[in-house]
Amino acid sequence: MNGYAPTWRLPITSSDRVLFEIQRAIVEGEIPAGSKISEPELARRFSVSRAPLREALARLERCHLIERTPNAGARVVTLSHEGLISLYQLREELEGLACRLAAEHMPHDEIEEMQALLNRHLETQRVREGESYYQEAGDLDFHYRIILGSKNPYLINILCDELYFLVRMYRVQMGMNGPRVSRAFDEHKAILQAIANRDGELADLLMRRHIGASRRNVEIQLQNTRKEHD
Amino acid sequence: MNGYAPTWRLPITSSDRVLFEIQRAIVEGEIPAGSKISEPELARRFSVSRAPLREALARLERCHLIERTPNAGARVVTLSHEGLISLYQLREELEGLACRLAAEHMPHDEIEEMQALLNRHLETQRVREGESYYQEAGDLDFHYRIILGSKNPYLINILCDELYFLVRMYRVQMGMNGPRVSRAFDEHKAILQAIANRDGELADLLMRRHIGASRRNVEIQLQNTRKEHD
DNA sequence: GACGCCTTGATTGTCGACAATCCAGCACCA
DNA sequence: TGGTGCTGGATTGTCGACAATCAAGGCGTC
Repeated sequence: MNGYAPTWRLPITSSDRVLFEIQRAIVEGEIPAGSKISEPELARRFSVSRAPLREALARLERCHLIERTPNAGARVVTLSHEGLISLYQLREELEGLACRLAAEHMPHDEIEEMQALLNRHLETQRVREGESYYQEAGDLDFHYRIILGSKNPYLINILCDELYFLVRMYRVQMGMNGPRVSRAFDEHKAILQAIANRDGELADLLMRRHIGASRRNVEIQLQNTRKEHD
Repeated sequence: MNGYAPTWRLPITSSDRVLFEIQRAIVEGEIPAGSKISEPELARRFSVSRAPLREALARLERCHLIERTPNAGARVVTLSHEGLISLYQLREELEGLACRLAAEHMPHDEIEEMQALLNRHLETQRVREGESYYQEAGDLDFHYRIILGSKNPYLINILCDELYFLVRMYRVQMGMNGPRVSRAFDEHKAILQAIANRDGELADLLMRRHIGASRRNVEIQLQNTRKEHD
């Protein structure tokens, strides 16, 4: 299970299974960024034929985890500073929109469920301070639910199915946990409150700030590492 | 040829060829919206095996022209009012961002080329008044170039590769030419001028207005047809 | 010694056939 | 008569093998 696919189709085929495995392997760096993908090798590794494997590769390309060129094969994407910034730019815009739409369309019970969820996150976060994995899971879950609350199928597809694996990959492999752990919860709470008040404009603004803060945080982090390398 | 793929990979395989043909057929309604896709039938029709056909289907799903469910096959998407509105919401946001980025990153020569292009469009539009196909082509071309000018690869991919076939499908099959033909050129000119002045904020605003006007135009058009049906 | 061509090996793209699954229609039963 | 389970046909998912294409290394030539 990838753990975050919002609404996954059933039943699950071999191609799905292989897709999940490779997604996880790439996101966690088990298959290194930039490395070449060998179809026969992966087919053997997962004990399937090349047909379902290629189906899985097609979907990996869709979520930007690999890049394919005809007759030349596939490579795992190489992470770059520019790529990360481009990703953040998109997320600011799209998740801002998601907030505005969620304020309009998200049903009451989903909002209440999120508030309960946020309280639970706050507790567990106080207990196990710094356990970044759970913190990351909670953060992604929060963003996921808002996106789903927008009820815009194209927006949901782009963010949850196509972009978020890349987001996770950058987080894991570039070690993004930073000093924003505690502030994020307050920001989440404010965003959710705006949605509960059906104030789409404010929710939009707060989400853009929330992601924008992450982006600027990342930018200075990248500048520092760049200076270290000089 | 789809005619608008921004940067198409070479060489072209059978799967690419089939993809182009089916894309065109679906966009132009030759394969009706909502109809079921038969893999053996299409394979015969295009004289290829099912392997490249399925590859093409996977990519058709990626640009939202078909929907697949495991073990049940694929259907051409059904157009709906809600879907069209969702699409416009996304475009407002994404193309607004594209404008802001284009104002920052688009090189001078590309801007000059667009200005020349716009003048040419204005002339041909005056000559052959109402030839909606060329007008549509010109409009799409304008939007394409701005998107490419943003230099954000994810944004480019989403808009040019995944969303614009749907936009074209809605335009063709719902007959969107409306009374906005002449105003669109002035709006295009203003947007381009803002980009040339490196005023990203203004370009963003103008583009949102430009697409928002289309959306509202479509909304009242849809309300009218809905009333007629009552 | 450097450049270009050809051969060779491996990889990808495509094919036809088989296995697993689903859907429509019918018989059967309460 | 309405609902339920089964069966046959068709469709999809998967497989192994072949053909087309590309990349690397050796050879010959300038």
